[in-house]
Amino acid sequence: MIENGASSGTVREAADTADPYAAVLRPVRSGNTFEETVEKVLQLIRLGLVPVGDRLPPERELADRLQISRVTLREALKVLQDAGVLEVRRGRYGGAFVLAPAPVPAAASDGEALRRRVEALGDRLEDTLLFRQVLELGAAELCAARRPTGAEAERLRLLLSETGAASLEEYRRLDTRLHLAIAELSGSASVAAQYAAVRATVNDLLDCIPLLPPNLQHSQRQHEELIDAILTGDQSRARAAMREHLAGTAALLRGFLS
Amino acid sequence: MIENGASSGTVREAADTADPYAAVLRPVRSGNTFEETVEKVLQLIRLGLVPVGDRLPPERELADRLQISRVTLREALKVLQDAGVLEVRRGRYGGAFVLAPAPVPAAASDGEALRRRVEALGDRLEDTLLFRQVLELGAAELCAARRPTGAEAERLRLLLSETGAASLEEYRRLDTRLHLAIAELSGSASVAAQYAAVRATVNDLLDCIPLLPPNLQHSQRQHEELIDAILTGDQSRARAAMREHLAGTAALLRGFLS
DNA sequence: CTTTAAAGGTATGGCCTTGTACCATTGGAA
DNA sequence: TTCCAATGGTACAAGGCCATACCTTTAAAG
Repeated sequence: MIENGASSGTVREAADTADPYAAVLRPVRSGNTFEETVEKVLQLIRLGLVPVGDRLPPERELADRLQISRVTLREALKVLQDAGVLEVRRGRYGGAFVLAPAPVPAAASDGEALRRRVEALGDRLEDTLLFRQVLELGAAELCAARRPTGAEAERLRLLLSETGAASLEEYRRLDTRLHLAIAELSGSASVAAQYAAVRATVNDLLDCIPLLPPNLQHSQRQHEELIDAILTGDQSRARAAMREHLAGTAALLRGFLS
Repeated sequence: MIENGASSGTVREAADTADPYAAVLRPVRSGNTFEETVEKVLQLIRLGLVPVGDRLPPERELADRLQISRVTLREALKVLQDAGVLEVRRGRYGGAFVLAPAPVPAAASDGEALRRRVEALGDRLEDTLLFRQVLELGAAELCAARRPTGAEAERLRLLLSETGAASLEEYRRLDTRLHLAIAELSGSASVAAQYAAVRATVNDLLDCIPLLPPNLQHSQRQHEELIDAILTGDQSRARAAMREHLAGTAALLRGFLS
């Protein structure tokens, strides 16, 4: 008689306590194509890749890059339009323009909105923060290992100075860009893609809490240390700087949750 | 006039050299549901979660956990059956039994099969290895930070001793289980899931090269160091041990590619 | 003022995927 | 021997998603 979890082979199986298939047997797709597409477009906005007032790439290009039909993409855009996130204009030089930075602006900066979003995340809050940490620390180290030079180094320096000169409103967006650039310069597209996804979630949480000038200055000093470590190829220092930087964010979030 | 990449805001945009949307605008789904399902089932097999001779979970359970219809799941199983990977038996205590360890057994252990698979991976080889490194180093560190005790520690010890006692044929499968357990004990389901996916790809490559007893012994000593570091809660030692362990694998692969 | 290119808007037919219900087979249990 | 429950096998209708082709609108260019 053969049963799942009990091998017919020569070795007694360990780890029967935990579900042995848990890491593989997860939903093949999270919702239908339409829902996933909405998420992707929201990611572009939440990451600040398309600033408020700018427009998304044309429908045909978006559909092509997301590998979906234009029909499905348009359904997703329609929802975002109805939600007041996008304004769609026809004709040449038309397109889908970003109106609101987030579907729920969360006017009041009390912990209420944050708590609601954390509840929506459920058990995935811890997962999100840990996964983010793994990706950011790894990206910082890989990036330092590659020791960017020339145009790549220049790009990092420029992003750093732009972030440093940013206003409170722009800071989150430019901070995201800087971190995403580091993830891209890690040399692994998977690291960059996963980071983009998890950071969109994190931004959604961070948008619920106020950003104070002291936090901003402190954060920027850490950015400078981080970029310096990366450009000098100091992997462990890059990792340490990133770790400290992340600790600040995590502390901020926990503070507003208690 | 408004253009993509040139902000209408107050800040000049950096990083226009690289595609700014690259990390987000990737295919929403990699192929149709059916193809992705085939991949998932192959993952179960390639990771050794379902050993040769054992059977997969019942169709209804698989379909339920993968969140797909039984019809689609059956199409995937049909393909694997025709490919000789599965043998499906009807009736009570029937099911889909694993026949071959991989779709292409790659009888000869020369570098030919490896080179073919690397070509199939294309540009994604470097991405795969880097992503794996980020996940494994992060998982080892997080796992050590949690400092598993009780049943969790016992599970790690058991997997370690089983891996140490494994024959050449079983080694890869048990090694995979040990690493996957560490990823699960990181506390992040995302880390575990992503690791499972990337490790299935890596196993596909490793199955092309011969495993020699010296490699095995060396690997096992590193496992012992790694588990010891984790159980004593020494994060940096766990990370260092994992790094050394991975370097061995990477060197092995590169050796066979040159 | 006319033209034109780039963008969004619409329609159709076909394949993929699903949910549901029911049938067929098998080996152990009573 | 009979029964039964677990498992794979089949059928059908509804909805989702897609490729393709074509229409409409708009503002810059000429």
